[in-house]
Amino acid sequence: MPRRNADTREDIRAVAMELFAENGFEQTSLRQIAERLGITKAALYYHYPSKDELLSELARPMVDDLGAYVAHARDAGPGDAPDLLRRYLELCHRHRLLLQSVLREPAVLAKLGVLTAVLQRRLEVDRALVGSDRPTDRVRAIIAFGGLQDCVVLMGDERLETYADAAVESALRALAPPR
Amino acid sequence: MPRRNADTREDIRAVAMELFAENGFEQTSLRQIAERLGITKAALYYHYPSKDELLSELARPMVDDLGAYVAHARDAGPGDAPDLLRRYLELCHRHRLLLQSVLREPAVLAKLGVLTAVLQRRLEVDRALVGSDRPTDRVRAIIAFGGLQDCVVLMGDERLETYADAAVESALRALAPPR
DNA sequence: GTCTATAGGATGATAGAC
DNA sequence: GTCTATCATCCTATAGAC
Repeated sequence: MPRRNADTREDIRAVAMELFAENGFEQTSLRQIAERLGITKAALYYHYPSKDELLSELARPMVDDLGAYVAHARDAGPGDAPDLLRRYLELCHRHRLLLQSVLREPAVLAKLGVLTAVLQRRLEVDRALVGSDRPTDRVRAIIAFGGLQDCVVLMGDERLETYADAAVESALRALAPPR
Repeated sequence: MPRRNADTREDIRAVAMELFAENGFEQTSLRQIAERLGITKAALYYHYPSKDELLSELARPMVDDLGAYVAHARDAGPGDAPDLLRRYLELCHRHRLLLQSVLREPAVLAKLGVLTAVLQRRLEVDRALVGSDRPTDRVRAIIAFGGLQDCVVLMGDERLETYADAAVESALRALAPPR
């Protein structure tokens, strides 16, 4: 298998992401990554000091993006719900490859040390949007945000524009308190 | 760690489920299961011929339950949406331990050979409820069903009755076509 | 930067005694 | 039904030559 371009580190990230998406993180060995790249495991270790470090580098863009989103959402408040939902959908879509693969494995989340942090932030956003953390309020936020995330995962390679409006509107109805 | 009761096969399933929920399937070794049970790996193999077979046995109740649900949903149709959503929530809650752990790992779904089958059935149910598989229609079904599933996973050990009504109502609003 | 070679350990699974 | 002992295989990671 020929190399893709001159930047080996970038090639490694691309191939690793492919394989993680196909087989999951734990199920993918450095041997597989090296083979698909046409180099050896030892060469991988020249570029990345460990498998975990490679994982962190792959996940960092999404983690950072999510951090910025939460900061924004905290300030925005419930009035901006339509905008916040759309931004969340777009964020998920930007990072859909990661979302479809690695970020579903609990072991991976624990390894990244982001599990509790992410859940905590998610709860903050939920509370900001529905105004309380009583179970009957929380579920509305869970269905709205979780549902949008599920859309991205299940719609696969469908272009975002074909479903974005419908998804945001549906999530918005889910979020609204019962009359 | 002392044995729980006289039925070793049942003990094995219980402990395996615990550990899979804590660490994921691939990340849990037979050595860990045996240790927590207070027996050896070899004893495990007396009761289960392989790790995969153990997994299948753990997952079968949910797979069967889901099969029955889909058969029912196919006959019911869109008019029964509130009932179908509630049944789905209850189904997810019955199998929440499985849902929180094993069934999120793509490698596991592939191993069970249920990945395509489940997605296929899910699509059937979606179509039955929203009447088409156009992206703008599908997302409504995804948010409703996916959202309910997310509720069960994220609400953890919260009692179902505390949030079931609110969740079903929210999902129902998400499912409704935009006016 | 990439290689060969290998250390050191865990894993799933099996053989055979009791 | 459970044990000890072991196999073959795979893994992450490192050492050192080129």
